[in-house]
Amino acid sequence: MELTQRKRQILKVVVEDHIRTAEPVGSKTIAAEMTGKVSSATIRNELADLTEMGYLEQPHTSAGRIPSPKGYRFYVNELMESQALSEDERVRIDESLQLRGGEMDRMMTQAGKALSSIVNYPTYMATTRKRRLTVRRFDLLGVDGGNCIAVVMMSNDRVKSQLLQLQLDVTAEQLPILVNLLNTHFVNISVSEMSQKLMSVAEQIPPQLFLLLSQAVNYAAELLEEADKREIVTAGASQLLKIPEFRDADKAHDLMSFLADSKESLPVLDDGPMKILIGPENVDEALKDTSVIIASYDIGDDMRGLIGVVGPTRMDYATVAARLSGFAEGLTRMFGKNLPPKEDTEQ
Amino acid sequence: MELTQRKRQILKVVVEDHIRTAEPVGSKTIAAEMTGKVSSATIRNELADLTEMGYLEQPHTSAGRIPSPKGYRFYVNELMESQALSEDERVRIDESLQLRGGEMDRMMTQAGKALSSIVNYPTYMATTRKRRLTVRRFDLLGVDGGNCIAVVMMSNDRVKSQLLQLQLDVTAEQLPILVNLLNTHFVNISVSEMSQKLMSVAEQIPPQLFLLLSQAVNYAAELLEEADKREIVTAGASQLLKIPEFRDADKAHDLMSFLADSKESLPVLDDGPMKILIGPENVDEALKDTSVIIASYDIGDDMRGLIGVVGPTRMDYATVAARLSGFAEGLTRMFGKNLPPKEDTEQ
DNA sequence: TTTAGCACTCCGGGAGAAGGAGTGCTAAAC
DNA sequence: GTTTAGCACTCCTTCTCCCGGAGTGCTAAA
Repeated sequence: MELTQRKRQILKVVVEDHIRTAEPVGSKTIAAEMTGKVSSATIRNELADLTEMGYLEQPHTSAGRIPSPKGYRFYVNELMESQALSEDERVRIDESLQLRGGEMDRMMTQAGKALSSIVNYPTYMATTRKRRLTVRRFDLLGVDGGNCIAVVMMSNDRVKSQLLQLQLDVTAEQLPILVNLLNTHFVNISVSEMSQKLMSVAEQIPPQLFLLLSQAVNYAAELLEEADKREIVTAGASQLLKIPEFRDADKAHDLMSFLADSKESLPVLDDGPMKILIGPENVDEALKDTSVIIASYDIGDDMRGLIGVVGPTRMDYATVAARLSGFAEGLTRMFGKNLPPKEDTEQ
Repeated sequence: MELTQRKRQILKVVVEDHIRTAEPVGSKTIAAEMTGKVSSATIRNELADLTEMGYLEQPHTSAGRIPSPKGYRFYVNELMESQALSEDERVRIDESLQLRGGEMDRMMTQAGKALSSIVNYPTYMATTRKRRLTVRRFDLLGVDGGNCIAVVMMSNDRVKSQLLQLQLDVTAEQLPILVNLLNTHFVNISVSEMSQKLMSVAEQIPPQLFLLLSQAVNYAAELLEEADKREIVTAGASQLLKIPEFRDADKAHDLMSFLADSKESLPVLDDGPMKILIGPENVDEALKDTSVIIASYDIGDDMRGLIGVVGPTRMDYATVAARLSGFAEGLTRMFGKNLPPKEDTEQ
């Protein structure tokens, strides 16, 4: 059944009022805020309908109405006016994106904190890789003491290296042979192919060289796996305690430990630029009465980042969504130009 | 003025009872728990003395006594019996130290979480370097497209590398010259000496080579500075909400945002194996009514780690101290053997 | 010096009571 | 047929009052 225009307007007022005040909304308040002139009695009739249809709830008989998850969903889908960012907000976001570079996860934490202070809710950030990484190039550098440095350049132009400790001596002439072997057989293949290949060459070269070879290959495999792992960081959890819904220590505790210890089960965004999950739409029990808004951004051409906001179902969806997508765009911009030597030079 | 034996015993009972129950302790309770038989009236006289001397406080006239910071300090210095770890606890600690390796700060976070779940308070971890790092060895590897990989081995045997993007072509013959230059003039010196040296060689080599040289040196300098920076991570902040003292959302919020955003001003341990800071002994306003216990451990020969526990002044000092030092010893042991290729092979 | 006894203080919890916000229904007005 | 005024009713919240209990400090006796 369709909602009449007036019902829609009433629902909108209820949701927005409740978002603002965190209190149940009464018929009188609604009447005052409605543009079309109707009495509170009329509103009451409509409220009864909306409640029966499941868009609103009543904490107890003589209280006003609060939106149900279904009501919020309808609001988000149909009633919410998508907000433009104010100049102030835009400036604030741009400023907060002046992150100092460095390790990826440190940048993520910084960005998460920044967003958190912009939306006043906890946030989380994750990255996923668009393509599988491979090794593009190996090098081995001899060091005194029979040790050796392995240098691995990956398909995203990142270079990593580690000292390999060998018990045995490998002469200077043997290294180029190994390097050649590595660059012939172990580049541009997956981790599992690597280990197959490793077995197949095992008998073709002397054992002590094979030891070194396998160390180098294993190091590379570790790197690829490490880089492929989804990394999630959360920030701004303490913001929760300022929200009326979470002033109760036990409730806050549950959600905060979830954010700290079960990051992996935070919802993700499979496609599209943004997703909003309202209350029970979340699969995870701990998020059943929170809402989550997720947006994605690009980290160069190679990776995709995901940034989410966790708040009460009584979240200011319009504002948060606007700020979040502004922030995500800012991140895309930032990673587009600021990281040339690292991630975005895939060609 | 010295405390009589009986006063000491009473103080001990008050502190330990209050630690256990979080409630003010009355004279009758004390009398029941004292071994020497005295009446509650006698205890009351003693309590009055102890209060006047500043060891105890009275929330209001007709309440029992709680320890003052001075009282806790006396307890910690003189009365507390240092606990031995039970077999269970020892096993638990050892189990929790089965960290999967990886990046340093990820290990720190894991360890912090583990400790936090052992002591049931928030924790923080930091590292400091015992000696200044320098570069031990440079390498440059040519890549197609006029680019070049810089490989830097530091004095702690860590090897890092990055792709340097050059606009210009550097021929294969020129690289060894540069590498030689780097390994002659830029190893084993401090960052500031590096930039001096860089200026002094500026005119001795062709400009396009100098460009590459300076990129490599700057990369190394960044690495050293990055590695020298004190890194602090906190964990288990949500534990706070289970503590009666922090059930108040505002109090919890203040401390939690402090832990999240002002990590740098958490107290450190300059020497000695352990330090206990009680309430107002903390310089930072946010910690004025919390206590902090800090211990240190070794990360190989080269670095020192610091691990702290933040809790209410009504903390179980004996138990926490025992678990903390057990944990710190465990960390030292772990870093002593588990990280051979990384940090502990300084010779 | 210790202890029993006692009056006193103060907190915490429970019971009303008052106030207020909001509802649902009815009957009249539009 | 919709809308609205009016009104009784419900239920929450807040306040106050009161009481019981825990604990104290003091006094006087052991």
